[in-house]
Amino acid sequence: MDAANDTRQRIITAAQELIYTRSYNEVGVQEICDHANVKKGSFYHFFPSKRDLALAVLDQSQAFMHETIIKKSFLDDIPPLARIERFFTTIYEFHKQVKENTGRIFGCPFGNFGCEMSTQDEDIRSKVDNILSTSEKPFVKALTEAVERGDLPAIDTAATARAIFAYVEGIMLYAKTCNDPELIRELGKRALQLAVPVNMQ
Amino acid sequence: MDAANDTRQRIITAAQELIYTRSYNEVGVQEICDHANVKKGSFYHFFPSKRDLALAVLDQSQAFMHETIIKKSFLDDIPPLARIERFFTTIYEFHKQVKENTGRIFGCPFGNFGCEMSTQDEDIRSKVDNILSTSEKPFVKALTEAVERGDLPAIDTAATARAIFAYVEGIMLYAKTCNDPELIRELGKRALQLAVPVNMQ
DNA sequence: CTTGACATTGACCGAACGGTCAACTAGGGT
DNA sequence: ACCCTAGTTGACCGTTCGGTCAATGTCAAG
Repeated sequence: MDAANDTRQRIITAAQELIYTRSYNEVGVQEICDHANVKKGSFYHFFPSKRDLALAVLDQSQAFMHETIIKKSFLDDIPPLARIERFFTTIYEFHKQVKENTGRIFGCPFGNFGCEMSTQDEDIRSKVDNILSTSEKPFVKALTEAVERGDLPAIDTAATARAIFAYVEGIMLYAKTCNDPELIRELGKRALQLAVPVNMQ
Repeated sequence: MDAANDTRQRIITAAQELIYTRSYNEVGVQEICDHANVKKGSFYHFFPSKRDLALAVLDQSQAFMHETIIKKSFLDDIPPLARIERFFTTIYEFHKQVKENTGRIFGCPFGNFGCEMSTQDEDIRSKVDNILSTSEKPFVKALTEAVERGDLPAIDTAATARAIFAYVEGIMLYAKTCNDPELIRELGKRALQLAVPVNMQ
């Protein structure tokens, strides 16, 4: 049971890393197993198929992001809008570090999955869809707090959070394609401009 | 020469459609050839490898976007900022139509390629990078005109155009993952908010 | 000591992958 | 009539793909 969990966990972690740095279709089950020191026969003891592994990887990536990026960024030790700004500096520093270590920007794991798989696998699509929605929540909370404090006028915080997070995804895609972490910092500065009253006709 | 061009063209067009609606790694050379009514042996007479086809597909997709979306959106029959708004309604209507026909949103062909291939193939990455830069130009032009007309204060038009187009990519990724064209319309409304003076500090 | 549930292994499956190649066809220039 | 080039074809290459399975190992509960 212990060793089992460990094997399963090693598979997920290996897959997470390989798929994130390459792509779902570029990485085979065999390679994942090699990387996790597991025989392929064992793989199918824990996962009925490769796509079920993908779903598990998404769960783990979401948990990872929450622990390392969301929690840190949205701590309420600073004003709510400053937390959103801190979110961008956090992901900037994260990807800058990754680039120093690997020479590459790999983008957003959820955006990557969504881009590659949304038209191919409905379960993966809806899981990514759900993760994106969940990811908007800390932004909604921060924006709502900002409105309550009077830092922002009354706005549609849910729609604004969605716009900001869509912008995040666009920034990450740009940073990946240009392989330049500085884009995260530079473009991130403008994120809060997406939070203005709904006038604009 | 005529028939040759035609064969080559059919291959590119078939690949463009298949890769756009699925993904590069999901679509094999054989399937592309079947779709184009070409034998696989012929394929390698025109393309040294599958990735060279990908580069040709990117060229054709860029030309397609320029002819069908950019030209139409950025006609100078209306004020410059209205052209940017028209760009969003154009892509909204395009993808709404695609969804009606196919039930799916397939996102941005360049964003898709960039997401899937940037870490795998440097030539493809830099080609997509270049296409993104080129795509910013009509936005730069419109923004510059808007500044000249006094519709906007003096801003960094290049940086603003980049922010807006990154937002476009994020919107397209969101629309694809949520499979909902309405997101393009709703989120697109806020694009011009990314064009404000650089203060904000 | 036995049983049963879970874990592990390696051999194996058919299909598909990207890519190669020699043979053949077609057509225009000399 | 000849050749040369470009285009076409189908058989074929080794490799990898996702997935299956029966046999074996492990170990804790009864």
